[in-house]
Amino acid sequence: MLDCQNHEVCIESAMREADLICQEKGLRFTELRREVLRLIWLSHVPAKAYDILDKLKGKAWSAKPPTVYRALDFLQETGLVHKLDSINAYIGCSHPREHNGCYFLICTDCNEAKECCSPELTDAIELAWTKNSFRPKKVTLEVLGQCGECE
Amino acid sequence: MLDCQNHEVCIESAMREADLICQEKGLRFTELRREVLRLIWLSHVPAKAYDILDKLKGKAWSAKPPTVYRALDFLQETGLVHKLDSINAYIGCSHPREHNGCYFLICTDCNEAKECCSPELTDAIELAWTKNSFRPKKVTLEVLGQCGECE
DNA sequence: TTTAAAATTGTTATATTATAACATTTAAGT
DNA sequence: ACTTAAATGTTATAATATAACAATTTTAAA
Ligand SMILES: [Zn+2]
Ligand SMILES: [Zn+2]
Ligand SMILES: [Zn+2]
Ligand SMILES: [Zn+2]
Repeated sequence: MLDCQNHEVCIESAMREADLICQEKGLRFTELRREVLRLIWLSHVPAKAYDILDKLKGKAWSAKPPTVYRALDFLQETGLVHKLDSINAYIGCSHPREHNGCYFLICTDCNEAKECCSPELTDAIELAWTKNSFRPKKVTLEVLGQCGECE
Repeated sequence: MLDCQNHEVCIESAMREADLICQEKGLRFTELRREVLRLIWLSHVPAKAYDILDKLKGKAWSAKPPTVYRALDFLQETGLVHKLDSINAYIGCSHPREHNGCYFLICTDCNEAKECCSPELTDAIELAWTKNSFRPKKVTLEVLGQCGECE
């Protein structure tokens, strides 16, 4: 599905961005939060909370569910990670500085997910809710289907 | 949020439509499925599976989780009910014959949800996935926020 | 109209996802 | 150093959903 040639590059740049963003915002990017973000970035397949938990257990941490969910909460609040409600899984944000009007294509064959942006889409959605005099707080837009490489 | 003057009318017309659709499609709209749909239609606030379960228990049925989830599966397959992934709740489809390119506005104050359609939105989404050579199977589009009547 | 097959429902158990509540430790500011 | 706030540890439990198999009901064939 993805235009990812060298995934090490994805991971490294995501972690570097996260460092900078937390530093700028004065947030504490602890070892635990850092490791959870890294585990999520291990692939472009959205990670399940309890899989992250299992991987953490293999390391130094005495990890239990709250350990993971707290880190996930922090990462979501900071915009570094998104939850995909249609599959109950978590994926790293591919552009955490300018996330806005994004949606997700999720392949049910290879399980990879891709974060996309479309200004037309954002406009159409905005038009829709102003017509309904609705004040949006959170938009969930996820498309399940088959990606181009899984035919 | 809604333009619902007399909710009895909503319920009656939804049930009648469901009857017709199941008849046309040769599907068995059993008492159980019928009752679950009616319970969902009791309000415009999406229903939680275990709340439906509790209400069923008050009636003739020896209801257990599979009882409800099976009925919900049937109703979703038939297009009579939608699951809202962002809140894990179920709502009756307001136009089950022509459901297509719909999205949901969900008020976090009054908890009501409204099913809307927007051709521009549908077009924008279609454009987006063809650009990504993606074959969509299911679109989830839900907006959490505050409705016009809850300010 | 019996009988076989299929669909539906009943029942028990368990899997999956997530949070509450309180104790302990670590980091930051004074 | 002392105080406070934030983060993490720990135990328990809540909330959501499915697996597996048995019993019943409906449909359809023989
Ligand atoms: Zn990559
Ligand atoms: Zn993003
Ligand atoms: Zn109504
Ligand atoms: Zn609908």
